[in-house]
Amino acid sequence: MSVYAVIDFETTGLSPEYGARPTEIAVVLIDGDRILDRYQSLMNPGVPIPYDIQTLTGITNAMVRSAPKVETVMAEASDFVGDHPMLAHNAAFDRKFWDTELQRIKRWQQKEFACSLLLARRLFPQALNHKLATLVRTLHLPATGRYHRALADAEATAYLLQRIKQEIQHRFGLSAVSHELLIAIQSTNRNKLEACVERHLNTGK
DNA sequence: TGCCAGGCCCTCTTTAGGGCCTT
Repeated sequence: MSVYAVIDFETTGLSPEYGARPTEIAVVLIDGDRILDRYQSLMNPGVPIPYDIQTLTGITNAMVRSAPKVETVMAEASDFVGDHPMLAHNAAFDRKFWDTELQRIKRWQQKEFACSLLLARRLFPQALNHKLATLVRTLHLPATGRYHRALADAEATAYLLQRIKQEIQHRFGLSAVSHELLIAIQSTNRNKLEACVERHLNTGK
């Protein structure tokens, strides 16, 4: 069994270093093509949500006022993820918030995130762009709900991961795709994709 | 209802600049 924890944050801004904090998180556990479980919660960020972000996500200050504290939700989310490998769409963004908030509650552990944005750029260069919504349409993935809500985006990303794995298996004749292979592919230039996969299969690197 | 990022990729590049993507 190779279970992935696919996560998505909604936040008050783009950078925790400038005071942005999460307003919602969702985690989807997916094994192959089967969603095993879901975790989702709003949280009270303790700082105002800018108007344009309220418009983008639909998450208002009123909605998070009575939500649990960030610390409480992040502890639950961390327990839910456990030791599973993690993936997000544009993982550099979600990883910043994941690391920052878990460091606050002294629950941080070293985790290597796979990134469906980088992988999609390698594997589907013909796509109009590599926004999550565009990839869902282009690849005919299941509709999951309103974009820019954590659970809908995490589920869409989980289906994208499934499609990415299918593409790798089909293109390279593999029966399974490991976390290490995903990391290797996302870390290489798309023009060197075949060489990267061949090297990984031969050496594991 | 402000402002604030940063890693990756491409190219008119590499002594750089700008677009993409996340909220």
